[in-house]
Amino acid sequence: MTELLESGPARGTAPSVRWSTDRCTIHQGDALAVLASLPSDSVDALITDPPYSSGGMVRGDRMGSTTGKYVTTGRAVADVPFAGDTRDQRAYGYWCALWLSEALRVVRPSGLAILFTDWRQLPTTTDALQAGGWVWRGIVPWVKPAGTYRPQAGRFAAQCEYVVWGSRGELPVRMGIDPTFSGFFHGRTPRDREHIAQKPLDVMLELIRIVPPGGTVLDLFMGSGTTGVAAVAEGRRFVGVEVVDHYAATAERRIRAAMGDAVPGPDGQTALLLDDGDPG
Amino acid sequence: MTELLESGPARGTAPSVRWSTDRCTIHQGDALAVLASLPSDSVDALITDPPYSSGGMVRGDRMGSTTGKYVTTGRAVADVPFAGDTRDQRAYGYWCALWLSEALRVVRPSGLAILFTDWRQLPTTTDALQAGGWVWRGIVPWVKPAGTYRPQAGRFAAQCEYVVWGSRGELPVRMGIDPTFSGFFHGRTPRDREHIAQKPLDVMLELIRIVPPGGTVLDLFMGSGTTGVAAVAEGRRFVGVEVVDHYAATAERRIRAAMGDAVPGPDGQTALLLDDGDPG
DNA sequence: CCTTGCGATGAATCCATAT
DNA sequence: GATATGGATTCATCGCAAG
Repeated sequence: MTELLESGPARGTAPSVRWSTDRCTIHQGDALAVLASLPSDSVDALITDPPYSSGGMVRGDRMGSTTGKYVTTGRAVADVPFAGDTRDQRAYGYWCALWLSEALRVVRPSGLAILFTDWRQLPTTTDALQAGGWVWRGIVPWVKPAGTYRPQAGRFAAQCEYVVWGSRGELPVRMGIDPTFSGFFHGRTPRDREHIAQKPLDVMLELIRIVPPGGTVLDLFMGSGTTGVAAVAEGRRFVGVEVVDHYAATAERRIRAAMGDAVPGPDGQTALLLDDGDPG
Repeated sequence: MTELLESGPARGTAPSVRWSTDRCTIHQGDALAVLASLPSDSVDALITDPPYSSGGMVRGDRMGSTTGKYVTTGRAVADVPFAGDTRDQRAYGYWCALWLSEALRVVRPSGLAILFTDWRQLPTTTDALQAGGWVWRGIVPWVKPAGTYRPQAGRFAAQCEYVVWGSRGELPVRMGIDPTFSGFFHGRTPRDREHIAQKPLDVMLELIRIVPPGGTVLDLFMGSGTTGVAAVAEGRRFVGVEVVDHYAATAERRIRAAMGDAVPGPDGQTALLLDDGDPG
């Protein structure tokens, strides 16, 4: 499992490492491949927002562009009858179970898995979590304010997304949950977002505080890197994975900025700084 | 399917009918048996709160009377246990699919199914809904105020229950949802409740308004009958089913009161009025 | 009438012990 | 060792009594 670590570049760095400091490591690559290179019991919590549909509910959707695919997800998914999408739903669940199973090894005993999902994928996500060996412990809704979701006339709007959480085995210790936690998350989807699924920083900050200070957070699907921004802002270590070069660069820039060592100036200058990792 | 109707008492009443007016019919009996006696396409929406069969990781935790299972402190909320709460997860899903499948026939095309569930049974409920032939269309959380659930130190509390909804086939028409609907329900569990799972009237009223005025609502697990109270209060017709005699009587009394024809006086007098139905 | 204090409550969950 | 059982635990809030 740790073979890649030993065969990597100098300093024991896996070949997927794009940027690394003592507080933050960013990998660019496939989640499953990078997971295989991570040592066991090295992380306190997996906090991640996997692609909800992993490419749409039907084969045709998967062939479209990413932009179009996700922009239309809300309505398109809701109109697909169950019978027709069984195969793809099963494939999504299988894929989730794969990386969840491997993440179970990387997270320490009693560590946490915290996953974002939408209503349509919620049952598949809880199944996959348990198939991956985790103990499913609950659901926390995330309520989006009006204007940040697509209302449907005369229907219940899909105004909520959901946080599914579980633990690696028993959970004898207290998590760092604020006693005044309201029971569900409120957060406005960022207006100037750099990723279609970018999460509100407020919500991520609340989640990050569950991990003990100085602990390590893993995000397998960074996107624009909000999880990492919240982690370093709250004094937690962060390990992030992103397969798309553009988003890996975006996440690195935003996390560097959060750590206070971003290079001021236009994007071009910042980009230079980002090129110390191998996108392969 | 409609054999029972024809073989019943005079006026074409099924033998399970306990009380009937033009606005409300209450059946006492098993949900599946009563469903078989109901005509096809006769109802606009199934709105019901089935026994959750939750409350334990192992099978034994679910067995035994519901009185002991759910009431662990102080006086019992209700000394009468309710039925159907002792299934393991597979059996629960199978059983739900059975009555959901039969209810699909009774509800008219484009009619709705609206089901309460808790976090643990949510995935099983959405599976059963679809297995029963319904198109699953969404989840609406019901957020309970602090003090009405059991918090756990340092953890996310199970502060929400969930409403799962779907339709019989396509849903071309608008449902009667208030455009200002907030996307999730807020409601305090009643303090002086007559059933351990009694729902807030406010929440039921919001749900009932989805059905067109004058339409018919079906509840297969009435309990204390809040669904019926809300239905008649909002000018909808109601068909209710409850297997436990005590709760059937409670529901009838509360719905009669909501219809404004309750007999004033002590419980003994009211009870006399209720005996015009055959508990068998 | 307002404040303080005390006891009761919750569709529960955990863990040590027994089988 | 796995499963079943029983008792302890959880805390913000509410109702009600007392001050």
